[in-house]
Amino acid sequence: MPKDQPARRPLSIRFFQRDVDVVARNLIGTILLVNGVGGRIVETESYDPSDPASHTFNGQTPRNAVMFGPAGHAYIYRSYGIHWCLNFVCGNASAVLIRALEPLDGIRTMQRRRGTTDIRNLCAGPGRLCQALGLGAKQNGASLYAPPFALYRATEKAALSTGVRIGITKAADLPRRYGLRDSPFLSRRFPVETP
DNA sequence: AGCTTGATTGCCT
DNA sequence: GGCAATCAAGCTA
Repeated sequence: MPKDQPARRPLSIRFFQRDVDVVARNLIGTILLVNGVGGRIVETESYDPSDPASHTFNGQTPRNAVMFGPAGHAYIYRSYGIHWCLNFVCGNASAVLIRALEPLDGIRTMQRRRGTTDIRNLCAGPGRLCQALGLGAKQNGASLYAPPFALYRATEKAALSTGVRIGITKAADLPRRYGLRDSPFLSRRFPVETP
């Protein structure tokens, strides 16, 4: 890490024990590393059991059991039989989907895992992000406060964009997607917001 | 046991 | 913009 970067301070142990939308917004700008590889979170989505799009909407099953567990753990599931998606559990069967990172640390490793040198495409999307960070079924249920995970506070106040979530068909109109405004590392751009 | 669907991505026209 | 890849969860029976 370059010398002129601010010191990295771990997230509070209670960071995830709040309303899931508050967590999703406050995660923007924080730094996520897995075995020292990762970067700044620039895009998230929130899900809770009152939401038809949430995995927990229809009650507990073996797949979603972690999401019913304590806050501060990783819920990782397979998507479309091919990809993995990473969520941070926030308690009460709610969780935040991590959709995109701005790559900072271990860029060579992420380029090798992804098979591309394009920095913008290393972690732009939940499936790409998991591939770049080496995440899969092994880390499902793991604590976010122990290796291989490391999470650090945002170093400055993030300017947020809000919009509808991506790739869902149920409750597709809910504005539960959050992003770092104008970041080049989003999975998709947010529509221009009219004040 | 069989059928449908999906919090995606990459390649095609 | 369209669509195939690829597979397990969850449902119906």
